[in-house]
Order: sequence, then C-alpha cells, then structure tokens
Amino acid sequence: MRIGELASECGCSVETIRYYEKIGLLSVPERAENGYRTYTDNQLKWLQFILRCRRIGLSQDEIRQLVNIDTKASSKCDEVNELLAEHLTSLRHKLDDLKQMEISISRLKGKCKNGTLGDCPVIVELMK
Amino acid sequence: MRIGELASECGCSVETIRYYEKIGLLSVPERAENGYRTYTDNQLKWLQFILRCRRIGLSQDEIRQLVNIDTKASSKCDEVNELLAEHLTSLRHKLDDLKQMEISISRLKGKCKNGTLGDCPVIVELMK
DNA sequence: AATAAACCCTGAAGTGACTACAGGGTCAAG
DNA sequence: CTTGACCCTGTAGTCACTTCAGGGTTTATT
Repeated sequence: MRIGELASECGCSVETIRYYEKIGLLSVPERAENGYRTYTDNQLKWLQFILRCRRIGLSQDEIRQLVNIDTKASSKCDEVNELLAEHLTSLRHKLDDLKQMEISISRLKGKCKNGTLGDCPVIVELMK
Repeated sequence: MRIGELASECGCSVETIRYYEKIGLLSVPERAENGYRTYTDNQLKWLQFILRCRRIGLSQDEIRQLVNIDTKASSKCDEVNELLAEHLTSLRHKLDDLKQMEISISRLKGKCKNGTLGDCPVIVELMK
C-alpha cells in the first residue's frame, strides 16, 4: 500500500504520516524500486492505534511511552493504567477550564445591543 | 511601572509581556534613560484585558480583531457579539470532544488487571 | 505518443503562543 | 565593592503538525 492510500484509509494527511515516521512514532516502511514508501497491514494498524491515541488526547510522548511499554517484555499493565489515570486527571482540568470559559462568554454575549463601542458592555466588562 | 512589577501585578511572565509587544498586541512602552520599559496604568489595563481574553480562550488573532473593532470609530457592537458567538460555538465543540475522550479513557482505565501486556485489554482495544 | 493531472520524494521553513537561554548592562543593599 | 535582583536583545526550542519549493514518477486523456 502506498502512502496516499494509507492516508485516506486512516483519515489523516500524507504529511502527517511522513512526520510520524520522522519522529519515530511509526516504523520505517519498505521502499519500492521508485523510492515510494510501501506499507503493510500491520503498519496500518499501528497508524490507526497512534491516531486513536491522539484522538483521545494523548501526546506524542505519552504514545511513545505506550509503545515502549509494549516492547518491554518485563513491564506490566499497571504502567498503562497509571498513564491513563494521569491523562484523565489533566483532561478533567481542561474540561473544567473550558466550562468556565463557556459560562464567562455566554454571560458576555448578547449584552451588546447595537450601540457604538464606547459604551459596549462587553468591552467595558473585559476592560474592568 | 517597570516590566517586572507589571508582570507580577498581572500574573504573567516578563517574557510574555515582551512577546505581546513584539507581535503588536500591547502598545510600545516609553523607555527610561537606562533603557528599561516604563508602563502606564492604561497599559496595565490593556494587558489585563488581553490576558482576560486569553483566559476565556480567544486567540491572539481574535484579540487583535477586538482591538481593531475598538479603534474603528464606525463599527458596532454587532461585530463583538458575532466574534463571541463564533468563539462559543468552537468552544462547545471542544467541550464535546473532551467529554468523549473522558468517556473513552475511563472505560479503558481499570480494565487492565496486572497481567502481562500480550493480553492487556487496553492495548487490545486500542489496536482494534 | 504527447501531455496533463495526480501522485510521490526531500528538506526547509512557517504556525501559535509562548518559554528558555546566552550574553550582556543597571542598580540598591550589605 | 561585590553580590544579587532586576533589566536588555536576539536567538533557539517547544508541540504537533502544515506548507512550500523544487524536483521525479505514474496514470489517464487526448
């Protein structure tokens, strides 16, 4: 499978795939005679794994940790659970922050009733 | 007021202030004889305005739009409301995404019960 | 068979919103 | 008179990509 097919199969861009290869998240693919990258089904699964991890908000570094855990024979599932627990905590912080923002903005919005800006309540409130 | 005082007054770093000046978000301050930046109360209010905007999640570009709206004599509050409405929409999308992540992760977490990784349900689920 | 469109390659630079660092100058206190 | 806290500039690093310049290859159309 060539890079374009892999990209459309996984719903990401060709550049993203080359980028993941460059930073060592995705294993280096074989090359055809013309120099084109050739991917296996296994690499497709890995890419889907990586993209799924990104979708749930894991950083490249966290994904690399998961990959390392996976290749260390000695390690246990505890490490996976710990990583996810930490991630969950920071995620909940972000959620709280966004909820606060939502409250602030919806309070501001609509206060402005087509006047000129000298007395715009939004600007006034933000300038306080 | 010197830059350090302004920073601690506003709860941001000195570097951030210099950065805002560089990208043209904060107006260029006077300089003392020794070359130190000297800030007025008005500039403190502007910085607080900018930081408040950042805190509710506006991008530098959106803040610049607000600033431009403020200096255009002709414009109306409608533009402010529109900007906030757009921002609120994208914010709610982010909230939904994060909530989805939270659900996914908490479903994964705890599934792993100290086995070795070949049969770790977390890895298995992510690799599916 | 020629050409155009679609695909592939590399390497470098740009993005946003800062942070950190190198290598200096200034100033008040002990 | 020197130590430490503050200030300066300019550059590079961060994350997770995206875009661009400047090519080569393959496939479809004319």
